[in-house]
Amino acid sequence: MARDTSQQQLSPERIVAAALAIVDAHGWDAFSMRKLAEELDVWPMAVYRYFRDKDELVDAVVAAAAGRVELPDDVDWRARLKALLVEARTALGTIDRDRSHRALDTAAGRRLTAAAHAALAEAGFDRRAADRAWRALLGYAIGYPGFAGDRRDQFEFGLDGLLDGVLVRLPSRA
Amino acid sequence: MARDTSQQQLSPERIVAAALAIVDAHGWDAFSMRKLAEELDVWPMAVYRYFRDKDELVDAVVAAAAGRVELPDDVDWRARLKALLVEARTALGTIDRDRSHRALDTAAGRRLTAAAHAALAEAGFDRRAADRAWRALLGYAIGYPGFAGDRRDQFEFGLDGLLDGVLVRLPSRA
DNA sequence: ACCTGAACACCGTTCAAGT
DNA sequence: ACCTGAACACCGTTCAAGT
Repeated sequence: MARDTSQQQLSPERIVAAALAIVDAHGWDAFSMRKLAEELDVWPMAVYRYFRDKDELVDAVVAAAAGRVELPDDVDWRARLKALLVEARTALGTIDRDRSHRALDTAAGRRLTAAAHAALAEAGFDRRAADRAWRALLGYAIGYPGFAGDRRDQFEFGLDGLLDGVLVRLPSRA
Repeated sequence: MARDTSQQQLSPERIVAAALAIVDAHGWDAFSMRKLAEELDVWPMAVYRYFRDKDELVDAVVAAAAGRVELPDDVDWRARLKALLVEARTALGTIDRDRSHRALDTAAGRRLTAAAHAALAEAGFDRRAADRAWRALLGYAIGYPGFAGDRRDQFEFGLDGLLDGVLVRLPSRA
């Protein structure tokens, strides 16, 4: 007789996927270790075999979310950079400040950073200059909180301004 | 016989002051209704006479924090605007996204906004243009999360860039 | 009017036990 | 090795009761 597939063994992948499903559907506020365990049809402590604590699991969930962003392929480097930032915002915009702090050091963060640095290198910026620009841009992209009464294009208005202002004041090799 | 002054009646002011003291000393993570009650030497539910729920109280605490920022008096409007943004960051930088959303509609938010609009009006921008610029600038100032490995001037590097980029692309009346 | 006290429905996490 | 189950020390908040 076949094993009940819904009762298959736990794994990091299955746990992260279930967590991501909860966050996508109901937001971070609805996410708890107990709710996650319920969704996996398992007792709360089972998850702790695979992740030391909630913090470690959330990092993995954030990394998975960041891993879903499709790297843009615009030919124009500025358009590519901007598209990357807009995607980063939708993928990472809901994570809290303490986790943003570590965002660049994850595999997913390095993937976004590499794509950004490639665009900036194409524009003629050296590594150090690109790093400064990227931090400012990503910080705005994932940090802009949104205010009551914001126009639809308010976020992009600031993003375009920051792109202009940050890129202009960098030492270019072009 | 004199009343024990430490047992004086509760009031919104006393509650908010105690809450602010906890947040200043130990951060938002350490703040809870139960911890606050303990600090006030009162039972947890006593605070609910003055604030409907934790959310309403936290709004009041944030407003009090914002109320503490001293409005800068630099003669140069750009320096005044930048100083205001740096102060706003230190005062409001730790509040979460959901509360940032409402920040502009508080008395404290309107005070900061009025000072910013005054600086921008002096620079020759009309109300609508000043509003767009201020939202972008404040959003960056309170939203920039900080990343591991940021240089000391990283935040200000982005802020200067945003000031340049946002102000340059606005329709000026000057 | 203002505060108490118990209670409810949640948390994250420990620990010892089961299989 | 992997999951259970109870337990601990927390939460925010309700409700009825005390003074």
